[in-house]
Amino acid sequence: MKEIETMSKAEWQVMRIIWTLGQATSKQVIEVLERKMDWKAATIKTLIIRLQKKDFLKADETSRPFIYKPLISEDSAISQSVNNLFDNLCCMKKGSAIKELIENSEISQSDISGIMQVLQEKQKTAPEEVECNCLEGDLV
Amino acid sequence: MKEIETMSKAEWQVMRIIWTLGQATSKQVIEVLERKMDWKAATIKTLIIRLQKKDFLKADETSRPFIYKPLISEDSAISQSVNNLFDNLCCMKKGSAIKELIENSEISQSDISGIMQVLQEKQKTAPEEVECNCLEGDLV
DNA sequence: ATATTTCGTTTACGGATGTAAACTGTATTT
DNA sequence: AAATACAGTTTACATCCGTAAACGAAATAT
Repeated sequence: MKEIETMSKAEWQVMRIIWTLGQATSKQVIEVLERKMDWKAATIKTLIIRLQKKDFLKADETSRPFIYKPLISEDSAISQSVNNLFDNLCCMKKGSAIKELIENSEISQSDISGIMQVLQEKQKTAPEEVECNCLEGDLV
Repeated sequence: MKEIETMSKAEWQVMRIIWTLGQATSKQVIEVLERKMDWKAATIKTLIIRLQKKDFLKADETSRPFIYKPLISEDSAISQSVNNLFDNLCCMKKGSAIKELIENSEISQSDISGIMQVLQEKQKTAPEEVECNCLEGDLV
């Protein structure tokens, strides 16, 4: 029954700063997001506190101001998050959803190559058709 | 300021039934989801009502029981939803997120071909590197 | 040492979400 | 027609989320 703790849209913004910087003080996060998102400092503070409660962030309190560090890697967070979304989708539709994403995302040459590799692997064993499971059990 | 109305995880399940069947009575939706998700009938009724309020569903009330029909196509819903999630991600990470999705999803031969096409197109103009925008304005 | 600034914590509040019981109006059975 | 079953609507409630002000403790400046 216990669901995995998830990151809200606003919390994502905070984590992105901290992942990108490796670690950060609240001041640093606030400076970026006040400008980028037009949020009030108080809002950003709330988000930092919630992220700590959710165990996505930890404050190093040995000196002041505290230094906030991620407890989860950006890659795992992304992984959890996209897989979680894809769980919502009809199996039959995942392929076109991926296509859509590729069309709408700017991706680098090396990412393209990497993806093509995976696709070539997949191709060896991929089924002709994927069955819809919308009316059946999800977790089978 | 006004955000687009979004579908919650639970609401997705309801929509999937109705998309798959084309249209459905509440009884049909309830039968599937009671089994599939182990939800109470009352819960599913609530979701149907909320989906109507959000204009994702419309009841044809000319006869009883009502027949519920989607007001949004599955494809647009998916499109909105995946793009919305990807907006959260660092630009640099989108490529590997897509790779991850492909690895974890069962996709058909024809989807694979379709995706490869898009990739080949992309390859022609894709940059060597994508810049991280996590510390910059999002909507530039 | 005191005043001021900075930064972390508490409290707030309306709307969304998961979850569901209770209520009510309509249809079907007896 | 009355009783029962079914389906649609209202109400409920705890938690999460976006958004932020207020408060209190620590550090810095005077």
